[in-house]
Amino acid sequence: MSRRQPQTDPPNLDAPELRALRRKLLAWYGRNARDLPWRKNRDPYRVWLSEVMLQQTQVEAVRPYFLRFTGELPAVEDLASADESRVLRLWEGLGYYRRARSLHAAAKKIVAEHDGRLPDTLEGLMALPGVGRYTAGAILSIAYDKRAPIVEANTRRLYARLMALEVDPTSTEGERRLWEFAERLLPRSGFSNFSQALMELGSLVCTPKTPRCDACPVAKHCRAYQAGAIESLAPVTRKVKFTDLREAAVVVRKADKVLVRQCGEGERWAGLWDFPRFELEAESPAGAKSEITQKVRELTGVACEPTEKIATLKHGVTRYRITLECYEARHTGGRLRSNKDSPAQWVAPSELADTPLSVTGRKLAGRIGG
DNA sequence: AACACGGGGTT
DNA sequence: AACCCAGTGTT
Repeated sequence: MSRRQPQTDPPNLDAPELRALRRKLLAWYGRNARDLPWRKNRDPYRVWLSEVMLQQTQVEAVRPYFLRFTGELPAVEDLASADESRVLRLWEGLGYYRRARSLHAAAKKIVAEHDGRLPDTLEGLMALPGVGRYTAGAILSIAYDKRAPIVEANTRRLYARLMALEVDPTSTEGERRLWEFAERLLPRSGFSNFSQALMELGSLVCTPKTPRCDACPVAKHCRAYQAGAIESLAPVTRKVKFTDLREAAVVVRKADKVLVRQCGEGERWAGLWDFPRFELEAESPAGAKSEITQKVRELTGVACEPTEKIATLKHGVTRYRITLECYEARHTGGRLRSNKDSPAQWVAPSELADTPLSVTGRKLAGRIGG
């Protein structure tokens, strides 16, 4: 036995209390389950897709994307045989684009190695790119109705309160305790509804701020509520410190075409296309212009002369708050450098309709007569 | 254990 | 303006 921190939490819920909790939770879910598109059936492909879309993304943001995606690519074979640009275009605006590329790669693997059937084991699922412990557990329970615990944002908060978890839930120790609790909480059957009920309660009742404990079906079994300690528990998310960044995006025009490049593997928006874009260091307008000429040349080989600033967009990317200065420029020479590592091309603005762009890229495209 | 990765909704 | 979101993968 390894050394363990002294147990500071209240005693664990005992077996009879866990049974009562499960029963009340399921009864509550029966009355309060939302009508969500991925609950129409338990098709593993749809459950998988919904879980990946829902990673770090709220239900209401996912809903329209899920409907459009399943409308166009209704089965894993459709996804596997689709072009990556089409998959990314369907994902455009949802963020965390690696999810879409991993999903696409996993679909190819499922077709090639699993005869088009999603694996139904923890190991098989976690071997797929983009599927970690949570998503594997969610698919096993929700789609296959198998016994599998889950811990994600809703359940992390719910469990932490039910247990009155004193340690930092984001620490390794906190995480271990949460998974342990999730395991003990599992019923004997009905895993599909159970997983969804847990998340639904966390989402609708056991909310981050001012949870609706008066409406909670399991408040009687909640250690934090019983101790009046809901407000004093450690937060379940980490604070992020923002860094301001100033960048430039350049619409280089050559006759009726504009210059775009595909973001590389190591950079943000990998796989998506964008206008040449880089950090801007110069403060003065004149300095900015010469810097733009230089950076566009470094990035694409193209020589250009900035003409005017056409917009300033503010947006956030993970821990950065970015002020994006958008310029127009005219092509003055140079040879376009495009290769496998860094594809670039001249396109008519109308072609951008089928090209996956970042949100800022899309906004800019909308301003140049695309 | 910390960080990168998007974008939008809520408080 | 903070805070938050049905996390995963890399370093």
